[in-house]
Amino acid sequence: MNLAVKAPRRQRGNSRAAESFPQPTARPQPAALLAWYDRHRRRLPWRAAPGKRSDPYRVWLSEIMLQQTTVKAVAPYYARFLARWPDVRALAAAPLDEVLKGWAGLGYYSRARNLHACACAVVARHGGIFPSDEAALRALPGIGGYTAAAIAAIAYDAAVVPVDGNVERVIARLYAVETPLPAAKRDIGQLARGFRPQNRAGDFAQALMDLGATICTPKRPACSLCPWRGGCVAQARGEAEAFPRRTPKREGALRRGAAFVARRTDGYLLLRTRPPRGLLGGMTEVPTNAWTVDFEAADALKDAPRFSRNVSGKKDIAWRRVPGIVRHVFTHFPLELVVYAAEIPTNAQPPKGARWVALDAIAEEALPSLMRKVIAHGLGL
DNA sequence: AATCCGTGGTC
DNA sequence: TGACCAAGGAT
Repeated sequence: MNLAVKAPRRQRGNSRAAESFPQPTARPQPAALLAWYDRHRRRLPWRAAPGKRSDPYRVWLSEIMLQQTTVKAVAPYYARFLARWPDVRALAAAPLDEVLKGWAGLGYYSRARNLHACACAVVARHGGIFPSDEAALRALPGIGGYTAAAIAAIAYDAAVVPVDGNVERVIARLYAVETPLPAAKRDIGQLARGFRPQNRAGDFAQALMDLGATICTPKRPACSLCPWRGGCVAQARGEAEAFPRRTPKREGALRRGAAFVARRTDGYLLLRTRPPRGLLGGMTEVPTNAWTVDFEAADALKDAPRFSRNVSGKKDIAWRRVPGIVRHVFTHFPLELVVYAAEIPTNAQPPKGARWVALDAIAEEALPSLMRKVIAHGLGL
């Protein structure tokens, strides 16, 4: 192997990282955290009983659901998924649409698409067994650096430290890291690696995350209860809450648009499926126009769905503007939709790409929360 | 590197 | 009420 042509190693090793940050007076000990964890570990649906081995499928499923999502929001979804698809082969065998329906309301729908793709890949590439090493996990759809480390540590007890938002906060406070996130991710990851445990790696990983979730919280951290209190620079300064620093993210411009709630007189609703990628990709929606910054309400009806005119004479559909506005906030822009509603004759054929769905059945559709709000508004619920 | 990608809870 | 942000990943 020709080492000479390799690029020089980036100078961000332990030594430099250690010199760059204020050192805690007493270095936090993994044993102290594990002892705290043994007393205060949270009982979570996906967490194995103490001393029991975790099922990699359950660890993976929970970790994907928990990405940018709270424990409380995930719990019912996790229970439903596990009951319906108890192992990776069952999930791989499910139609993607069923997975999207099950995911509806959880958000970040690319996670659901990747979840299904990952299940298929585990079956195809790994014989239905999740790999145990980070690199192989990292190569699977929807599994990034954090999730690969989390699965390796929690399911296989690999000596790695997954760094999620909780761990970033804990580390940033321990060392009073001045670099704001997300630029500080590399440095924080390096510092976290310094805590790589000799044993009980899975417990240590979960302990670190529990610490961030219950003690080292974003607001009003309970420092007096922290097992690592003595080793925390930010707490020693009385500034724990000021970390981690963050660069403010600039907000997206308000977009507006119109949505059309077409109700057939015999109790059907006009729905369609969004394109497979992008915003709300693959999910169900009522017909809408394009959501734009310069939306003109006066032009909204130009984009209303059109029905074949050989039904019910040539009379135009009587769209009525439903009073009020549906507001919704996406990660990168706020949205305001005006809603139009109409009663459509029973024999009207749906426009191309759309379909009639019984009102009784819309609860099982892959409807994102925004569309549930729109439908409720348009139906006067 | 910067953007895109949901939703609901909290204070 | 509105800003913050949660067990991030893909491009």
